[in-house]
Amino acid sequence: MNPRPAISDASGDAMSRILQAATDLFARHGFDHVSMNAVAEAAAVSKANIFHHFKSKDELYIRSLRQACEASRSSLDEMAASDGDAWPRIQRFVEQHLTHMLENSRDSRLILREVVENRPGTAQRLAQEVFRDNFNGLVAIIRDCQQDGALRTDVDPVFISTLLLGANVFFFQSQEVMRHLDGVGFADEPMRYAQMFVDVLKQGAASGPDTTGGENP
Amino acid sequence: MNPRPAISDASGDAMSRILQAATDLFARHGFDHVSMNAVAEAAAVSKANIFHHFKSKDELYIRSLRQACEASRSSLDEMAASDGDAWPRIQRFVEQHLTHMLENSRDSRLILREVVENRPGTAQRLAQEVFRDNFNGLVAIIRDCQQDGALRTDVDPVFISTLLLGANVFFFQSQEVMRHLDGVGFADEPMRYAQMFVDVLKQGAASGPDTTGGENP
DNA sequence: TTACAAACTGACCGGTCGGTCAGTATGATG
DNA sequence: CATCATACTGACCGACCGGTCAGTTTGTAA
Repeated sequence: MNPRPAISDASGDAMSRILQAATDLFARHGFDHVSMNAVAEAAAVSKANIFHHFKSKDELYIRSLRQACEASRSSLDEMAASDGDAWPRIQRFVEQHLTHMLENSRDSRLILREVVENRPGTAQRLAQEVFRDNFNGLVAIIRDCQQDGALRTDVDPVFISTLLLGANVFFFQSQEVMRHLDGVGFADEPMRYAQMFVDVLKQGAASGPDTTGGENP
Repeated sequence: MNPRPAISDASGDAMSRILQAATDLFARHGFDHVSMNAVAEAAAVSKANIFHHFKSKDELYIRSLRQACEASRSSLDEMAASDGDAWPRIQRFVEQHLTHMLENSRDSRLILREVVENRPGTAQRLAQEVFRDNFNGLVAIIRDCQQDGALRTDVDPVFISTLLLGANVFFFQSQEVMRHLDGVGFADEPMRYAQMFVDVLKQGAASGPDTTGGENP
């Protein structure tokens, strides 16, 4: 009655379970370390049924990736649409972007893996589209801030964007490693990391204009 | 006569050929995408012969990785041993480190892959040791520069090191992607990237102390 | 010459992989 | 009722994987 497994519903139910399980496994272990048997077991369907809904393992992977990309992109649009003073705006972007990566680490890992590895194919095109949108949105923000007069005009906004994205991506993918390094107290404090980054990006790391550097005791 | 394949030589010849081929293939395609058949073919030996010299695929991989680590570490020691004024010294380190990664991209890729993926095992320990040495050496340099008075003392030298390493690593692993992004003119100019990075790290990206920012016409 | 160890090989093994297929269950349509 | 498309399954296939093994070649030493 209620759970009427009509054409769309029944297919949707099993399909979404498969897609969900596949996305989880792919993100955690990577394409090669996930067998169709494992997906079948996780989704509680037969392996043959997966091939009924997806014509190949690659298609299943691409569908998982596309799902992750769409989620990531929509979440990104919110970040871009913001205003206010330049530096708080940048700070907000850095924090939101890093938070988004960490909270959606499953999707982020899936996309990043595909962006970095440069084997050709549909998968990489998808991932790079998201990355490019991400990047272009950030460049636009930085340009905005430059025109506001808050940023030096003699630095390449594209470089600033790269640096910013790189700092966040590096934190994301090296978090586990940093925990095993000496003195990296911020490994589990992403917001402190973001704050330090924006501080250095804004002020620079050189001591004050006078060589003794006593501008702020 | 001359090429006398005595015990050590003959074994060394085939062994080094195997190791060389394996390192190349592992770095290019990753552990899972390299079959022992492929290594055997590339090294022009039989697959069984590989197992005569290396007891398993894992051992072969670890030997490849260890070789890459030793080469990387010795090259790193040269960078650390330098002196002079603080900022030129930092600049030199950034340039040398980035250059080293790009020139030894095979080894760097091998190590980085192992550092980022966090599956346990001997391989990861090896890679993380190199990474840690790399990191600690850099932190020492930054601390030095701080005591020289060239760097603000209210920024965490560990964070600066992370940022610096992250910027280089990100450039290295995203170079191919950056080529397909709009306006990234420095994708093929690592030295310009390094110079811009040190400039921003030193001066900051905020416009000068006065809001109009006309300190240098 | 014999003896022996190490280098080396082709054929083979058990296991897992992605993918197929014949056939069954089910529910809507006539 | 019969018909038909779709969801679904267990059994199976060929390919390839890491690894083994019996046996051959090769250089060295007694």
